[in-house]
Amino acid sequence: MVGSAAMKKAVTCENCSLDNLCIPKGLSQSEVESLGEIVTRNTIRQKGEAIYHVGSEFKGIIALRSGSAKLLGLDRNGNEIVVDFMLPGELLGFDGLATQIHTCTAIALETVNYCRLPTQQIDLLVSTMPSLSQILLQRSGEQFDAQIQRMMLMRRTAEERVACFIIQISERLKARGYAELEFRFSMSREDMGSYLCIAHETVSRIMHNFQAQELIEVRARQLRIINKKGLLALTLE
Amino acid sequence: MVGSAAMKKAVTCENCSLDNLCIPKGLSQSEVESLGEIVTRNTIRQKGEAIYHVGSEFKGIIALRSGSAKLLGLDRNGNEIVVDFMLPGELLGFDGLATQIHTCTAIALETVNYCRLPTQQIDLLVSTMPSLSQILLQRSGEQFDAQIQRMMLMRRTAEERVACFIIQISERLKARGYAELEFRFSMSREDMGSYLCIAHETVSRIMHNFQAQELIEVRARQLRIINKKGLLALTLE
DNA sequence: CGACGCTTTGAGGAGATTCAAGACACGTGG
DNA sequence: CCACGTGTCTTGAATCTCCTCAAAGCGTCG
Repeated sequence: MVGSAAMKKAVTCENCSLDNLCIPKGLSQSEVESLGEIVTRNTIRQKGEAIYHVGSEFKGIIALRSGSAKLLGLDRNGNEIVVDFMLPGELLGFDGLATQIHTCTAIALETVNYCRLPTQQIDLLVSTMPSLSQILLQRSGEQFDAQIQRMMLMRRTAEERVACFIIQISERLKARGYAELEFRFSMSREDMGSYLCIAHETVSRIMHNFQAQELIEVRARQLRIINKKGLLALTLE
Repeated sequence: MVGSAAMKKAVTCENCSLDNLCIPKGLSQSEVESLGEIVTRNTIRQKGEAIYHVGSEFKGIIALRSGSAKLLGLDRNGNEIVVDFMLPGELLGFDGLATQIHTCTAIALETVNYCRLPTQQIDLLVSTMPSLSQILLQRSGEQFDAQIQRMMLMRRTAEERVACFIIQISERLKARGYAELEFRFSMSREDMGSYLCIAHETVSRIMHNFQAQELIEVRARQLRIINKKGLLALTLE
């Protein structure tokens, strides 16, 4: 969604720029070191490629280092639904936690670079590093809260949902040190619509209106928030 | 939602009828024993009373022994939204996991009886009992999956949502050994509507139609599924 | 440069909401 | 035990939001 973390040789958890956002946050120096030895680092996927598939074996929690992805769920009729968008610095893979089989598919929205904390190692590590399990549990809880926030959106009108969505993406990027008012909007209208439970035509119309009202500016895949207050006003009933 | 687990003196995790559904599932004999010594047991709340409030300190994961509850989230305008219904044998409290502060309020829909695994003890136990953290993580993952299923519902028509909802409750009760075709439906139309993102009038109309089509029968708060296949047919596009 | 996919825009219609009013159930107090 | 009041549930009618279908514009990539 937003660019390109610096890629250095032999990046480990100890010198990773995401260390304060990723799993290591809250671990001691020595714990981060042992984490660094275990993590599978710098895997690359191109736009459109899958990071993991629904039905595949869960191999561990993944930390996105750069690039963004969409998480697709499958309903009982076989329709794919966008369940979440993942931004750089965020963790994904929680859909495999319960049964060890992924219930979702993760697709790169642009070139992504990620690390993985392998499952088997999690079990081993947890006994020697109790704080890790605490952190994982905490992160898992964040997922729960995020899903609830998402449910709240469903009570609102299409316009409010789109406004909330833009703000949310902006906030999430800001929390991770990226520009909050101008960023790449990698997903299609279709993806947005699926995520927000809105027809893609409606998304298009609303984005058009927002531009006409000079709340945002869209060029190519770049989005700029011109009037954040105005957008926020739309999210408050 | 469904009645009254037997209440015996000195019920511990070892002889609890829910032991195969609750946290102990997957723990060894001795582990269940030490769990039993730590758990706060048999707390009672009457209908309408809170099990915990939004903003209050997270004190641990709760296992519902009997009775049912609703989980309320608060949107930014202060409106309460039903985020989930909890049935006997299910775990709740995950909304406090991330920040140690509850983001939801849990309200008893009828007299409930529950146990709690205190937080401080979780941290201690996890180091001596690695499988516990695995179980908690797994349960936490289930919550995630459930929320995704919920999102899927939002793509569907109001009628399909109500049909899915009834089936889901039925399945969840069945999984815990209760009757699947006849059970107590403790929540109000308002609650159902809030959960399904539908006006309560619409819920009422749809329930009426389902009765007219002889798919279900509703008397007082008791619900009976007459034609499960018919209901299921509605859930498949 | 042409083809394909994504986006935009319009018109018409269906589903759900809102508002309003009446029916019913439940608990309280006389 | 019944009358009463409150809150929940039902039912109707009008309205509106959003969807569906259709077609044209734009971008992107081989």
